[in-house]
Amino acid sequence: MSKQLPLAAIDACCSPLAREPLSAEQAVELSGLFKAMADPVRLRLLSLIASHAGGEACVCDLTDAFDLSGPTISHHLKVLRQSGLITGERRGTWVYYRVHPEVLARLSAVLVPGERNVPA
Amino acid sequence: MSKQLPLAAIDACCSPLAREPLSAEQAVELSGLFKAMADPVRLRLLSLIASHAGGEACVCDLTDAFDLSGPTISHHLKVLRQSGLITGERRGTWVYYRVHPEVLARLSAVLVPGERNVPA
DNA sequence: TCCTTGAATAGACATCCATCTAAACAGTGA
DNA sequence: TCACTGTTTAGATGGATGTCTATTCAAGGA
Repeated sequence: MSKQLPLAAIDACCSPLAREPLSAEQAVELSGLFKAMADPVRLRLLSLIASHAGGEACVCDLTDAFDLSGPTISHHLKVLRQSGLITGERRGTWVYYRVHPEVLARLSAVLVPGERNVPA
Repeated sequence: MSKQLPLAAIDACCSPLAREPLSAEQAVELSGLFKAMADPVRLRLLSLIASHAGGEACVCDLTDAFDLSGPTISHHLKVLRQSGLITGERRGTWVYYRVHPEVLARLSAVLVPGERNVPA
């Protein structure tokens, strides 16, 4: 169930938004990633994992940062996982998550305003 | 109704996601921007506007690119406008939209993977 | 003034989504 | 094997969201 789709999607994608119009397909793929980040809890989870010492964090670390039930956190982690932004690995009792920096980097590159056709 | 809230939000925001954990407030503000981009139609609109000659596009240019009703396009433009990603200006019969490159730039900067505490 | 065209608003409707509780699964240790 | 802790899955529910049609507003021309 470790789907890496988004990496492929990201590989095809994209010159910066502002360089040339996105195709419908590119837009669908990119919107999936943005959708995964379009929630405050998921953004904080992503940030907590990415900034955690060692580049990984276990679910137990994450749950304490929120006033939410365990299953809700688990749900959000699943969304992030399925979008390809993070991966999880079980080691003994605990599950550790880490981010895919390439995906963040590509996303960042897509957003860079970049040079467009400026008026003369 | 020309709300520039998100620019202020963005000003306060943020060191890269991966540098330090987002606060709850920062996460809410950022998620608002990502939510605005979490739709294929809005992403394409944004891209069409940003990449259009002169840095601006009128609604009439945009509508033709989609199999959607005018009101639906108008709705999506409103979402983008309220999020602070674009502004619209009426000139005569037509309304022209352009992006706020600063917002894109800040967003891009937030996503850059950046250096985190790497294991020794 | 009236008509036409471009664009936004209002309201309805179906779908999606964040959250919860209850239950199941995974691993550790007695 | 049993009990305990950590994590995920299943199912339900209320609220948010994308789309539409009908209507209204804005600007220009006959």
